[in-house]
Amino acid sequence: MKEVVSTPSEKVVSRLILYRRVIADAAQRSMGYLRSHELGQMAGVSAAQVRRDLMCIGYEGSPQRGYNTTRLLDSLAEFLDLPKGQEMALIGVGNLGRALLSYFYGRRPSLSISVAFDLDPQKIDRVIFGCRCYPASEIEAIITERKIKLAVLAVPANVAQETVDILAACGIRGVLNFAPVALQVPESLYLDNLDVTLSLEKVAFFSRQVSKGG
Amino acid sequence: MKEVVSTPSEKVVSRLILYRRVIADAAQRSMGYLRSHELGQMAGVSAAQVRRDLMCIGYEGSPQRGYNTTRLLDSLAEFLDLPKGQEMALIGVGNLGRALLSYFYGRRPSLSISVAFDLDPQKIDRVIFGCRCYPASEIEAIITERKIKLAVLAVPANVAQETVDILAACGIRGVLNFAPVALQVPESLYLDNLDVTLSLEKVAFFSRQVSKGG
DNA sequence: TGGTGTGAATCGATTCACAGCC
DNA sequence: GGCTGTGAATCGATTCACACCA
Repeated sequence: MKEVVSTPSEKVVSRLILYRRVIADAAQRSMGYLRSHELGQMAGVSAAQVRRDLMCIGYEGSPQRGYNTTRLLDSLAEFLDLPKGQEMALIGVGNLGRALLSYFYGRRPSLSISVAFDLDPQKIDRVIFGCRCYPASEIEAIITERKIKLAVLAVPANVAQETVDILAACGIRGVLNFAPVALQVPESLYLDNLDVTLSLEKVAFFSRQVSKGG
Repeated sequence: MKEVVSTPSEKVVSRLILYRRVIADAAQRSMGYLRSHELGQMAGVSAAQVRRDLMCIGYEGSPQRGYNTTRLLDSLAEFLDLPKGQEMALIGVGNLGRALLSYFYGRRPSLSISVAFDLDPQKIDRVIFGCRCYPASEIEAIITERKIKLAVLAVPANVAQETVDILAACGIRGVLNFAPVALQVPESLYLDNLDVTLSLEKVAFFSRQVSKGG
């Protein structure tokens, strides 16, 4: 076991999360050990990439047998997760917001949406997929009081910037944004964008290229 | 105007799509010209990056004034879009599928979901957000007949692989996948993944790092 | 022999820096 | 002077190739 030095890149972390998933899958099918090339196959990356990535978390496999699935899962969890799990806030309970609530309802208590906010008075105080909905005016009070550090932003594009400003002001450290806009955020806030329209346009573009390339 | 040589990378295309959006925004506020550094500011990238990216589409700005917004928009559309627009199929009309339908309902006719499929008999033949829902058993017949080339995959993870196999078999060229699994697809199919859980875990991870780095 | 860990090499993406232009 | 377009340099990510181990 080596010492871990610096924070790995976003790409490495994304792949580590992916490895964890496919390893958990394999472990459930009672595969005790996995080779780098098997893991790579399942995750869609090269074997060398897998080995290089796993260096980052300081877990060493054994030559010949590969990686012990359960112990590697432990190492990944230790590296990726906070021991206690984390609460998240959902901002915007439209169609997308509801889909997200339903998606997270029940599963993965380590990362759960525990409070939602919306402007629509019809939604206030309702419990949707196990999550209570509060008025947007209480974002600051509730997030500050419950010390929530993560937020999912599912509001219309035209209010996304002002909303993320509020979130930054009340101590949110990470935001997953679904609004199709380039948000400006302070250094102290990690932002990731899931831009459905952009991805679709990208798919449309490249789907025309693959046919040419052969 | 230079000749465009080879297909740019995914990153470049993603940014071009993003530029188009912010330029369209600026054009509506009647800004006739944009400098590379203004465009970069709005899109969250460097000015050099903007200039380098725009080289790919062979549009030349004028020194001193920058880029003409309406003409640049035309060039971007010519490069990114198919002249006629493209139909898409949605596979899986659960909460997420419905959210996607509502999101695309009405807007952007150039890229529209024109047909949906689901297993649930309750949904069959209903029209949801302007889109008719057909039984999954008719995927092949309808997609082949209507010559649809793009699909959005919003089915549960455990049936995603078999579904994408069907799509590949009936001539789909591009798939946007929301299921949290690493799908295996043939070379002839361009796949992009929008993995909400993965992104959230990434945000959770890096939101803890920003605080350390300062 | 067939695996891992890893330095070195390669490949790609970004930035620098400056020529050319208005 | 301040802009664009772009070769050169830098930076980062991936792959290669091989030492080392069971």
